[in-house]
Amino acid sequence: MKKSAEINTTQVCRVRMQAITDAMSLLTGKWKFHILGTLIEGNKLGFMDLLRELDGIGSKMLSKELHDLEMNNLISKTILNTKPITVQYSITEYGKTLSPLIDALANWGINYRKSLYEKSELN
Amino acid sequence: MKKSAEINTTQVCRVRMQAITDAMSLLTGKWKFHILGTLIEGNKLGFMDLLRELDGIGSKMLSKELHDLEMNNLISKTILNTKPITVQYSITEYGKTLSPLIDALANWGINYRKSLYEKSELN
DNA sequence: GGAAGTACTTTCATATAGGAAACTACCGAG
DNA sequence: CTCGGTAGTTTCCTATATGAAAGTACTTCC
Repeated sequence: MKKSAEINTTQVCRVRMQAITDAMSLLTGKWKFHILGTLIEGNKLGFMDLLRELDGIGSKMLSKELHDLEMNNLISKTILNTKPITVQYSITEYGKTLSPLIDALANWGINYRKSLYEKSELN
Repeated sequence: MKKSAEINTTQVCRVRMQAITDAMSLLTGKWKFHILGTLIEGNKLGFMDLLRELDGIGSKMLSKELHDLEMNNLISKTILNTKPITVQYSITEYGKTLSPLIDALANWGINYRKSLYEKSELN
């Protein structure tokens, strides 16, 4: 006789759903995790560094994603008045709180690929 | 003098990058985490149940996403020959391995919202 | 036999994401 | 004064994602 939602109407679940939506709104797109991961590994990188590290990204995408991440306080940008002006992007303390999540995602992906490989070995 | 990538050329980083790409290819979209999360909470749900639980989703999207998730062995579908034919979707054992990731995402989202709230309280 | 329920699919339309290529602007080396 | 490097922006285009609404097919309840 259930004609309406039963599970996700509990307060706990609604909060969780909202939280997932929130988190995803900051992290969607093809490149955000890659950018964050790269900045966690290599502290302080310039625009051109990132362009080289992130295989396949274009300058427009990179520029846009860096803005988004900066707006959300996940990365920070420092402009240095060096001879040819340079810029340093780095992860913020708050951005570092994503480390476990990125690790979890990467590890899951590694195991996923492993499981596909094992499946194909059965032939 | 670095004119080429330095960080992501290490084997470890390339594997990580690939892993993130792999994982995301299965999990992108507005609804996949919500569907998986709902199926983890409420074991065995019908199509209409999910349509009610997932506030805002349309039947086309739900149908497509369920197919995708089933193709990737993250959920399973059982057709019951009940009076009006019913269907049961449930999470697979493999799908359950995403639980920690979904929890991490949800918890990060909860803290994110909390941090926004704290910021706005400073006014 | 009409309403309502299960489980989708189809059609049409729009929004957003993503990419290639060219362009700007500034600087130093040779 | 041209080449190459830094750090982007702009334009144009295509692909994918998402959504609303209606349709299909089958069944049971009243």
